[in-house]
Amino acid sequence: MASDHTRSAILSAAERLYADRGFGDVTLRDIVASANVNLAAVNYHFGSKDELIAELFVTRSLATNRERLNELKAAEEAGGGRAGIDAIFRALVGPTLRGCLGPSSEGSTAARFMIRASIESVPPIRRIKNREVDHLRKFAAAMRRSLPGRAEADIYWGLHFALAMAHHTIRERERLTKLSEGLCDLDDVQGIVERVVAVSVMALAGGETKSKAPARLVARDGR
Amino acid sequence: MASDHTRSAILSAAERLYADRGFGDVTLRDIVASANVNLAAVNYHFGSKDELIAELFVTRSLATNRERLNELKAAEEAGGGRAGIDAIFRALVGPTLRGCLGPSSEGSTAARFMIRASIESVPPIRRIKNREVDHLRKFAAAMRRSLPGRAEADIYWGLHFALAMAHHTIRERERLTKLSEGLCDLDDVQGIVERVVAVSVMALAGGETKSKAPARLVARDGR
DNA sequence: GTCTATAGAATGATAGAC
DNA sequence: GTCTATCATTCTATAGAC
Repeated sequence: MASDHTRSAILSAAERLYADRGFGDVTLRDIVASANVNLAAVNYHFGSKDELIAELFVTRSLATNRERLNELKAAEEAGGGRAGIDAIFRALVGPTLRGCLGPSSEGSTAARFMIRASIESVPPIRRIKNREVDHLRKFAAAMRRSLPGRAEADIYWGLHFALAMAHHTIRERERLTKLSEGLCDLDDVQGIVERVVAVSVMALAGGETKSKAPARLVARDGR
Repeated sequence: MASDHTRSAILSAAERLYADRGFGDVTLRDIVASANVNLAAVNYHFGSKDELIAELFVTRSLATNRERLNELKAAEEAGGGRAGIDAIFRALVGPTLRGCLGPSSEGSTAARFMIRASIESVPPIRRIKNREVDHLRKFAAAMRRSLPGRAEADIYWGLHFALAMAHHTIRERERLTKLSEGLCDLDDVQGIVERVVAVSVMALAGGETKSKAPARLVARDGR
């Protein structure tokens, strides 16, 4: 049907334009011109500009979440139902980091679109992210199985900090490169994944008494 | 002077409206109506909507940066020119976290404005944040003085991860509360500061070689 | 210098013909 | 399903009053 063609032409033109120029600089008129369709077609097929953006983001987001859960499932099966905490963190941050920092990040519009979504965070995307809690709960459950002794709150803080490092690295990639004058290699994706995983594991496995008031840690050397 | 009155009326109305309803939902017309001034006064005093937002953000941002540097300076003087790495991280993330998560975060419009700025990240604010590198360099320098043996890149990654945890906690406060069903106490600001500092210190102390036994660290509770 | 009134350009959305 | 024409709203710019 011609409708499907128009619909997907809009989607692919929009994703490419948003990836190239960001959400703020692309109008519906830019998109329909690039897709060679009529202006009103956007509202006919998607209802509004925001719903078009939402559909783009949901599509890519579901793919990442699927990849995460596949890795998690594989890790749990390899460990007989209980994955190592490092493997859980790797399944959590690996797909996102590889998708947004990998060599594909220059070539694939999908990857560049997700980077934009991470950096600019427009309202329709924020709304979707807020409904992502159910997905994260599956990782919290796996973490509890992996570390049965850990306080519940520590599990959530560990999950939260792991996501913090991954997303902040994507968001502030440019700034970190500039700040470190190239010393931090943002192209070494595997190295970054392992760095984030290592810190996440240490954060969770390192401190014993963090469930109530976290211990105050002091470096013994260098004072 | 009447000019100062108009100017500051715009500033304070804008900050309050942005804090309450976010950047996306507030128009210049909302602002001038609330400030009881003419629409053109905004462009006369600030040049554009974006420059108004930028001025609001710069004002609050400078205050936080001053506080950070004061704490850093105090810590370095207390240590005879070389601050403990924990004190450096505390000076880095403490002011921001206290400002955005503290009890003032409900009452102070300034705090709620900064939370919005953290979450929504509109173009004028992104531009300013990208020029924040010089400020961060001072912390990187203090970290080098504190840990002279550390590899340069590890210093920057440690700085980066500390900011990641602090900012992500502010950005995703609501989601973490929902995810943990209240188990993570986002009102315990001091506890959060110490948690972020503890993880940051561990990340830097053990992050260089992931397999090596980490932590030449000792827990010391109480203050 | 300071501010007001008003016009201009661009955008997202929609009604109705085909 | 598609398209033309049009609307309401938004930010911006400027001429001129005080």
